[in-house]
Amino acid sequence: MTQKQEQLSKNQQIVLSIIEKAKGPLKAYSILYNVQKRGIKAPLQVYRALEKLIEIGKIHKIESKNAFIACKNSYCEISKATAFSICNNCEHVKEIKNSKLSKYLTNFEDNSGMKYKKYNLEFFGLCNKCK
Amino acid sequence: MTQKQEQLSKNQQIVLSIIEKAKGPLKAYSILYNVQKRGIKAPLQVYRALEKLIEIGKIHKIESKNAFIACKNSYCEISKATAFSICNNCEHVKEIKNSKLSKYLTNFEDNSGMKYKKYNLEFFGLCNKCK
DNA sequence: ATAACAAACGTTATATTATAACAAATTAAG
DNA sequence: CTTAATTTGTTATAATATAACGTTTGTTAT
Repeated sequence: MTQKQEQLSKNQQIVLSIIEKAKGPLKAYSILYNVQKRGIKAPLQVYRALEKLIEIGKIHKIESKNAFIACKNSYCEISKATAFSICNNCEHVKEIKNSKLSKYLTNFEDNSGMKYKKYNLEFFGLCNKCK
Repeated sequence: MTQKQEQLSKNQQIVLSIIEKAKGPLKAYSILYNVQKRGIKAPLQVYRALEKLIEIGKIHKIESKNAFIACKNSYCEISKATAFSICNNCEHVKEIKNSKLSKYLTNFEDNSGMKYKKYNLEFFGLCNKCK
């Protein structure tokens, strides 16, 4: 049994490297423009790579911005518990790592006693620079 | 001084009534098709009404679905603290009202001591029917 | 009542984000 | 090797959202 090491394909590597280098979240078409010199020509090639990278937890989608950011948690293999802080002024986005918060939300039960497999939380405010 | 009662404009009323009647979140263009008989012809008319309705807290946007849902909290005038449960199977969406949760998140401070003015939380799982 | 201002409207065009469909190439596993 | 699964490349198009413009309506202060 060969170990299932997550080998990324060529396009997946290209897209991931762009996202990892970026200072903030990137939009799909901005990624596309950045990788055209490396042979990726069509939106779909980017979106397919993004889909896979999300699936394996290498990146997250910031839903309120339709943008994609690298996951810095090396241990975060599957992104089922995500929290971000977003600055309303400069648009800076940071992933929040707070074990109390993630425990609280992972264990959260709603009024009907239901628990959830996955959540995404986006906080908005002014970052330290902007306030 | 006349009291500032939130008077909705015609288009805002039309759009809101469609969203309130719906069983689940509606997409902008689905709203558009639904209101064309009432004289709204262009996407922008819908989007402008949506923007205003969100601003005054009558509806919320489900970011992961690009869809809009009425706020059932009659007291919820400004939507700065929202939480939803979303079924991965039937796509049923419900707003979560849980005062402990909202207190916890409203008062949440990140590792740098920063607090936030607004948040949006989306939980995913299987609803009672689907599991 | 009316001037001044703000908000909402209508319209056309266009920008942005994302997926469908299909065939070829590559990779992984038995 | 060969079969299955994944990834790729490509064209076209669907779905979501905003820009820009001028007009109309509603509100507030005189």
